Amino acid sequence: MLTSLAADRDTGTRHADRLRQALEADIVTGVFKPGERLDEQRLADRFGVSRTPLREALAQLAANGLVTLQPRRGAFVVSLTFQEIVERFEMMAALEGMCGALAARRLVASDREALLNSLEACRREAADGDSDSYYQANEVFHQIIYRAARNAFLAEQSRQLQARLQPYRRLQLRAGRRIAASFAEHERIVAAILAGDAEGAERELRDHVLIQGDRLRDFFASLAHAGED
Amino acid sequence: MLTSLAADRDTGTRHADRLRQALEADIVTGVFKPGERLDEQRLADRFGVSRTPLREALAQLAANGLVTLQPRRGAFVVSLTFQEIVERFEMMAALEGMCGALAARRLVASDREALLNSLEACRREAADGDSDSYYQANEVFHQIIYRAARNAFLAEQSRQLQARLQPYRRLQLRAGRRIAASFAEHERIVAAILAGDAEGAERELRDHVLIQGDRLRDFFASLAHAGED
DNA sequence: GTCAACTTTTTCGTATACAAGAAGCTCGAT
DNA sequence: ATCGAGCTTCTTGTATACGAAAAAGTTGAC
Repeated sequence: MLTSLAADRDTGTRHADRLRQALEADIVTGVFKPGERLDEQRLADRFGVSRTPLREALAQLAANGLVTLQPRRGAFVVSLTFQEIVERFEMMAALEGMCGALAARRLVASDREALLNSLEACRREAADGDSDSYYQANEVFHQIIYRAARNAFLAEQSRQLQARLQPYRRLQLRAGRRIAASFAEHERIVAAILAGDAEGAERELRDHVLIQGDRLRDFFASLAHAGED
Repeated sequence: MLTSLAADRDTGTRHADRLRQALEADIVTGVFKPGERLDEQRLADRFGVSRTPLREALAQLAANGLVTLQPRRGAFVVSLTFQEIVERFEMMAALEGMCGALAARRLVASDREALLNSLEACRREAADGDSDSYYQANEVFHQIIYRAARNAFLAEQSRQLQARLQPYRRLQLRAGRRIAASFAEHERIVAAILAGDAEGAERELRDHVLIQGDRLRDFFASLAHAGED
């Protein structure tokens, strides 16, 4: 059901595309860790294909910024510096804000309904206090906003960047306090969109994302000082 | 000098990367027209390589949205519908606006100098009235703003999208009146950035891009009605 | 002349082969 | 014991080979 929101063109009978999707999933979900080397032959064996289509899949992932290809050295899962993560959160905040502003202006009945349903799902998961299921409900909530912006390109770019930040974002929501705060922000976001308040929706969504960035900054800062005393 | 602004990591001794750059340039500059089929063997012969690295280059271009790979049919230069072009201009306007807002907040001395120099270059080319050289000066001007935002990821995304819209944008600036108007907008943009007026810079840049989108809409509308009477 | 079924040709997708560079290892010198 | 030169092994980058699907061309019926 999530994939139906994504704008991945069905690429038919090409191993390279199937491999790209599988590798992307493994990178995004953290099966392959940042910095890890991806051995072509080993992966080809694992998927039961030769190196040729696998290399094409790696080329696509490199173009998408998920892996880096070091000449004569191989493919590595991209490992972002703190600065690079901050830059991407800054971009993500702007994209989400833009989605919110457009959604507020263009909301159609079906998106309005989906948005309200998703908010209720978030409310339930937040009450349960299970961070994993809230994380999933949260993801659906944002995907609905991407779609409600009625700009397929913007939605696809947002989805891609969101996926790329997923490993880093996952570090943060664990704290129970954050879930309640996140849901309160969701409520304000929905209120602004339903009211047609484009600027309000933009601001709420931007801040909603930036707060995650700030929390990540704190997380990194605590890492940097770990073991000092 | 333009390439020094772009954040293309040096990819060393890989045919696939060289091919990707060459093909991207040919697509962006219109050597290969939208919808055109790209024959693998013919291109491989032209570049003096085999199909293997060429296919990897095509895979990268497909991941970047410059070509589409139709299974068992081949690679085609992406042909955007009017709706898709509008969506990309909408995104471009937001990205440029964001660059402007960040540049206004973060302007450093070297960027300030580059911005002023570029504005003067635009003034000269606008006075000359040569649309091609103004087009080039305009491109440099925008690249400087991307860089002044001090967010390398945002700058790279803006540069990529700008390149992708280049074939469509080129249709518009020919009209002499537009050059003068464009330069006047540049002056207001620079004034806002120098004044540290983030909201003003964002608004001016957003409108600056959206005007191009509007003009494109007019252009398409005139095409649709061509030959009616 | 048009259309459909069949044949031929072209071109894609993948596997395999091989050359060249990088990583790892042995072994001797300090 | 540590370090570096030379050798070995492994891996990448590219070319080539081949089966299969699509496109193009041909033939025949109506």
